Amino acid sequence: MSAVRLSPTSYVILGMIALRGPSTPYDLKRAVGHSVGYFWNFPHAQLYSEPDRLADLGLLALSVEDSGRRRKTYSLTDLGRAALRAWLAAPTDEHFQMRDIAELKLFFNEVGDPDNVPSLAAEQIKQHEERIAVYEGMVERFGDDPASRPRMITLELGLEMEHAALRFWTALAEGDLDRLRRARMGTTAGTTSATTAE
Amino acid sequence: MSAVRLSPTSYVILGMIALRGPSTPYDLKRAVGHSVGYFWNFPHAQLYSEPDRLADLGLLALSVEDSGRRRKTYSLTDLGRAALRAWLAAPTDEHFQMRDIAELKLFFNEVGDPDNVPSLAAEQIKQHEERIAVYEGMVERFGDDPASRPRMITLELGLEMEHAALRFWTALAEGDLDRLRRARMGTTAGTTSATTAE
DNA sequence: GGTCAACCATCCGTCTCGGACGGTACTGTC
DNA sequence: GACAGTACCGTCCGAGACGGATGGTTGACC
Repeated sequence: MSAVRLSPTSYVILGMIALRGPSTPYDLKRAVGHSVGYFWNFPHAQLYSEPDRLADLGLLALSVEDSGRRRKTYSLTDLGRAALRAWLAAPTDEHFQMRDIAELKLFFNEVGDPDNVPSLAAEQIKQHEERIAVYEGMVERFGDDPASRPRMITLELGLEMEHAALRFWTALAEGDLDRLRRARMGTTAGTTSATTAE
Repeated sequence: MSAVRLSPTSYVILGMIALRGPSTPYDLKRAVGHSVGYFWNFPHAQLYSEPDRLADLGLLALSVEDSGRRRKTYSLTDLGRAALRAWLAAPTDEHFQMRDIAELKLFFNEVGDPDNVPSLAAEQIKQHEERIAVYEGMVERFGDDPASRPRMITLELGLEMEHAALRFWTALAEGDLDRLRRARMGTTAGTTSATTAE
């Protein structure tokens, strides 16, 4: 039974149920939407099929409502919790994956009109500012709540990434990419070289 | 025929052929591997099927070798170039997508052993340092070549992102996440608040 | 001319994707 | 308490992505 390979999406489901307690697919959908969905997106349809698979594997327990809508509620079994904890403890030698259409367009724009770049940059600046506002909003609303404190940590990573992207597109729009490079030298030189030197 | 929706992967192929000239799937595979593959990954098998589809649409022209291996070489048609340029000029309101297993594990580690975090951080620091080295290597080798200069621009975005992630995981390992926040205030405060204020 | 490693191409079963569609419950109106 | 309207919720499905396994081709070296 543990020979079955679970996908990251499986663990998102296990993890979400572990954090929230027993949940319906729709509960998960909403919870994912404003948390983990920001760094692991997947179609909501999977939240309706995947839990059944996990239930078949004994990682989740299923209870169905008697009433009309016959909602399915899934809860974590001991086996499920163990599987989740094993995954959390396992090494992760993977680098994150990016899928960035804007970057793609920038890369290929040699072939296109140079005028495309400023508008591309403007759009991206807007995107990243909006996202930063969303993240900052979360920090403001939940930052003080001790219960959700641990979940705020990944927000910091998100914010770092957003600011990095924002800096890039802003510098590009202002035609001053060299500034970026100089700034990086100043900021992380110590950290990087110290650890790289090993 | 232009009613057909092309995927980003289709445009990667069109774009690569536009930059390199006529190419075989294997050419593309290698070219993608050390460039665009870093921010748009996809299985190599698609480089053998997708060009045929694009050829059917009239966006690529196909010529087959007579010799034994019967290599297929694809080149861009006028229609293909027009499609590519149209895509490059079209607005992009999309935000990049991330898929970060490490971040996932960090998010759910409330459920796991706190000891997982330091090793997770150590692994990620290694990943990002390696990737930075790869990128810096590219800059050193091709940075001076005027022909590849335009393609170096996206490297700067990659480096910004890598350093952002590296800063985060380093701060996490050192238990000093607050430093990040303070540093962000100092660096981008002007840019962000000015534009967010609207 | 034989062997080997590197190079190159294809196939295929499984899973993902995301959008369209359709059913269910609640709310307000008369 | 019938009805319409509006969220809320779940499922389906075709197209495409995925990635690993497999097998053929080529040139180099013995």
